[in-house]
Amino acid sequence: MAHQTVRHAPGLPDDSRAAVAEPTPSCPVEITLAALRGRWTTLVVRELLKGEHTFTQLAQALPALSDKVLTDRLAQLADSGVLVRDRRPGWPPRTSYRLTPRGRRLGPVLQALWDWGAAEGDTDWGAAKDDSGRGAAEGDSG
Amino acid sequence: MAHQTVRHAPGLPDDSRAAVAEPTPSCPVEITLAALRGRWTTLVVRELLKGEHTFTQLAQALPALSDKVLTDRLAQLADSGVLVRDRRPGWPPRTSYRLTPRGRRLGPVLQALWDWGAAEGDTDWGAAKDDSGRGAAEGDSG
DNA sequence: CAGCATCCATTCAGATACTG
DNA sequence: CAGTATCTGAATGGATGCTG
Repeated sequence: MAHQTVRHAPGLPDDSRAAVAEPTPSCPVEITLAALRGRWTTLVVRELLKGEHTFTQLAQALPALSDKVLTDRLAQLADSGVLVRDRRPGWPPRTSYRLTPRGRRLGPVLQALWDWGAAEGDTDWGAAKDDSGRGAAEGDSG
Repeated sequence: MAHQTVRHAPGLPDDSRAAVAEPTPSCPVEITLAALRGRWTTLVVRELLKGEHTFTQLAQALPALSDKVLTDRLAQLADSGVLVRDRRPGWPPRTSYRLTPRGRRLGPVLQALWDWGAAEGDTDWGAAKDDSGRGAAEGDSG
């Protein structure tokens, strides 16, 4: 009864959630993509990575972002545990938003996204039908 | 201070594209998110990280994925330089899909997404604040 | 100031039918 | 087998107006 580890490709997690046959909210990748989903979301996170912001400060940093969508994004990010609202009593109302520890850990995630998108040595794919001479599944250290 | 660089938060890239005020396709983060956008996309990439697949093999690995959406995703990923089609002459037609080197580099990106979504020590946000009411469990909605 | 409610245009996913 | 074409419903983004 060798409950031997399932053989999986290098770089793929050895976790049952890595074997899902359809998109499911419990998959960690889906969780992260759900947190970052939608237009403007990463830009809002970027602003908050710089520090605490009020609603108005965010709106000013992203002038083309409508109130409604900003509200949506802040609610979504709060639900995802990325940021917390800090509402102050008095008038005029002031609400500050800042990242949670979990939210700050999006830094490396955004960095990974940035790095892949910024890799230009890769953009030869249009002419690079040949460069993939080796199989995709080979013991290639990716 | 002759040519002081713009002050930016730690972990934020020192690149003009990091300062965009609205979502733009030239932003590296947007490029990556565009490649991964849409339902099923990451699962298709995951399958291909295991090795070359035909259209049918992909369809079998992801039974709930319709032909049309699979076609869409494959075209999208090909446009993004993530995979290449290898069409063989003869009958019946056989088309293989495999990742490009660029596509294989999505491995670390997916890993970063996985890691963030899988981090459970982070779930202190529910108790972090008088956040009132919303004790969002991980990814139950979405 | 910081939002919520409502409406509308666009995009997207999925189903179905057809083709080289 | 491996797609393409077309259609519908759902989700999304954005504009506008109102409120505590």
